[in-house]
Amino acid sequence: MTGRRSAADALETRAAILRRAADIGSVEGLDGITIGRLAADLQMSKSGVIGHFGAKEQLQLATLDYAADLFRERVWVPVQHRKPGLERLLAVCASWTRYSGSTPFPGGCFIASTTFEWDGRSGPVHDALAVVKNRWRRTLARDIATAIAAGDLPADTDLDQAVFALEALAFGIGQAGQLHGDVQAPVWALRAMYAVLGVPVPTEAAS
Amino acid sequence: MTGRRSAADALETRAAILRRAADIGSVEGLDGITIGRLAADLQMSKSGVIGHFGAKEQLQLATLDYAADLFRERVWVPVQHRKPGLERLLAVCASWTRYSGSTPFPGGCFIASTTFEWDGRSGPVHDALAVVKNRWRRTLARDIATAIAAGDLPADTDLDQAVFALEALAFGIGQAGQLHGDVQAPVWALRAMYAVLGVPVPTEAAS
DNA sequence: TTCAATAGCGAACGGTCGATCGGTATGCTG
DNA sequence: CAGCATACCGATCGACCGTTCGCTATTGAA
Repeated sequence: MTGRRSAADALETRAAILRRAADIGSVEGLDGITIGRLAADLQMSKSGVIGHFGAKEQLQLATLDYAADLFRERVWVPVQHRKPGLERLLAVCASWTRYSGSTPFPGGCFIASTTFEWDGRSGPVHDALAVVKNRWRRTLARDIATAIAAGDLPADTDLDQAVFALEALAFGIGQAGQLHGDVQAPVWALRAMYAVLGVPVPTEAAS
Repeated sequence: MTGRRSAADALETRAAILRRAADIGSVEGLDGITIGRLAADLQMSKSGVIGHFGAKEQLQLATLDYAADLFRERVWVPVQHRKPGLERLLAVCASWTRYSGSTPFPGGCFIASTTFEWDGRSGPVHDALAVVKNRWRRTLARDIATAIAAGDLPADTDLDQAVFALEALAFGIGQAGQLHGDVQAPVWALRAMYAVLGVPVPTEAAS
């Protein structure tokens, strides 16, 4: 179709840029990402970097997508096949807290960082972030609703409240670990998730 | 002592700078604060702004202190007089969630934003933030411990886990409200706090 | 083999950043 | 009243920001 100069190479370069951008962004924030710094880190020229995206905002959006894909791949895919309802929900919680305790990014969960960086702003990045997070919230809500219908969760469980609490607890893991050195934060979060859901905590709720 | 040109004026100016800096910082982050923007907003020269602090990092530290004082004043002081233990702890939770739902800053709780902005970095601001947050954590832990000793909380309550969960839930309020429009987030957080503490939720846990 | 498409380079741009001056106006203190 | 400390201004600095441009080298397709 198109792509005269090995399109595979270009995709590889693009992926390398995004990988590095996500690393930087997880620490410095999404607009701590700098084209000049990316170029220096990757031994490229600035124009070579931004050429793949056109503008910085597009680069930010692409980085967000990249991190969201990685999140889904690490947290959701491994438990996707489980039985919908409480079983899969608890598997997600375990997977999620484990991920948040040791993310592939140096600055902790990229989604969590970006959420708190952009929640108060407006514009394309804010909107894209809301889309990503709403998709995840719906994924969670689906299994919670199924669990309620199956009688595995209390009938008076508030769907939105449960989703909110799970999210807040997972997001708290990164800052607890990075700011206070709480190595056990993932375990604490998982136990708190059980408490919030009204599910008895198994004897060893670690992984 | 010192201060030839009305020291009161200088303090007033300094306070005005910090107030504006905290507003900006709550939305754009602590290093979204810009000396030039502060100068423009306050109709001052850049040198007039930075002259009060010497360097940008000092301004950031001062802004953090300013916000921490305000937090303590709004969240802690109103409930400080309550009976130590579970009673005051629950009062703090109510006060805290209410504050997080409608902070004096346009971008939500300043401490929460700054926490997620700086948790992965290092340096003076990171350290100062850790100090501020540890002080608050100790305040919470004190009442939790008292409540346990009094038999008002389960004897097997994990102190650090409880503190972690309260903090995570409170921090989640801002992003839920600002990113997803969840007006009820403060109520959800408060109910989840009760669940995590193992305390029965009162009929109407709102305020 | 020729040619068009393109990944990436290197230099330049206007703008803003934080920081540093000398200068001015103010007001307390002796 | 004289003198000095100081709050603030205006100009300027070098560094870096994102973006644009012309160019080269490489490549697959014709």
